[in-house]
Amino acid sequence: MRKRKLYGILAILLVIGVYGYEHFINEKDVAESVREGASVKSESRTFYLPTSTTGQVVHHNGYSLSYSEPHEQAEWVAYELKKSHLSKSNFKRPYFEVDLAVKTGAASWRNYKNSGYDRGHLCPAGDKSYTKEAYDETFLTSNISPQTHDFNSGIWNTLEQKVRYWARKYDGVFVVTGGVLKGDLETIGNERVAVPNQFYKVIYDAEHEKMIAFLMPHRDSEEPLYNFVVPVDSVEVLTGIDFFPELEDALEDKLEASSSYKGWSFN
DNA sequence: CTGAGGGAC
DNA sequence: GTCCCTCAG
Repeated sequence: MRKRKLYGILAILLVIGVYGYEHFINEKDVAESVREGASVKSESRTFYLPTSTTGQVVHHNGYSLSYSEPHEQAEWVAYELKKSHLSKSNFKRPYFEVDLAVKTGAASWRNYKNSGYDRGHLCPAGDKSYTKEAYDETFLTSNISPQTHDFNSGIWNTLEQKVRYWARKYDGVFVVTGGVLKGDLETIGNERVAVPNQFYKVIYDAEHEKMIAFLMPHRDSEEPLYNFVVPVDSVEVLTGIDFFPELEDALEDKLEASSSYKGWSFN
């Protein structure tokens, strides 16, 4: 094991320890965060949804998604990550369930069993730990994509943690994420769930009017995260999705053309 | 944190 | 299928 990797894991364990301690001393605050979580539901599913290339948009309490039936997974999952969603409990992981809200029939979790691929969350469970209900809702088969364990637990996990860091630092961000569902893709299971060759994430900080996008090959990397920053436009060309179409056009054009990560702290 | 799998019931 | 346990990056 490389030293850098070892330090990363130790840092993660430290973070978990701190959260556990905060939870221990702040138990009386949990009820308040539950109410706060409940109050953002309608807001989070009406703001800043991308366009759908498949015509099947599904809204859950904590996130929305656009399902691609041919690929048996979402082309995007979108949600607001508020500062108040962060910290707090680590719940017991439930079993994945087929998302009955997907009219064409979401994939079964059995496709992933012994496939060699993780059931990789698109909206991470770690972003929805403010209530058990919100947490469990991320364990729907419409919210997962086949990912290698090295990638999922490696640089993708690092990016997800960075997004939580930004949500805390910038008082909330909007997140859109998914695999790139183009070309001939490997499939797993009887339902032929496609294995993306690339995954993307688009982050919008509304308060400070800045946007950043990441495009990553489906493999782990030791490179720094900022090496994977791309203009939002390039992800739109690749996927056919229009991100944040509700923004005023001039602002949208300006933000989406940039591949600069000025204003985004990578510390 | 991100996940997997085995075995008893 | 559910629950409990061990394990890895």
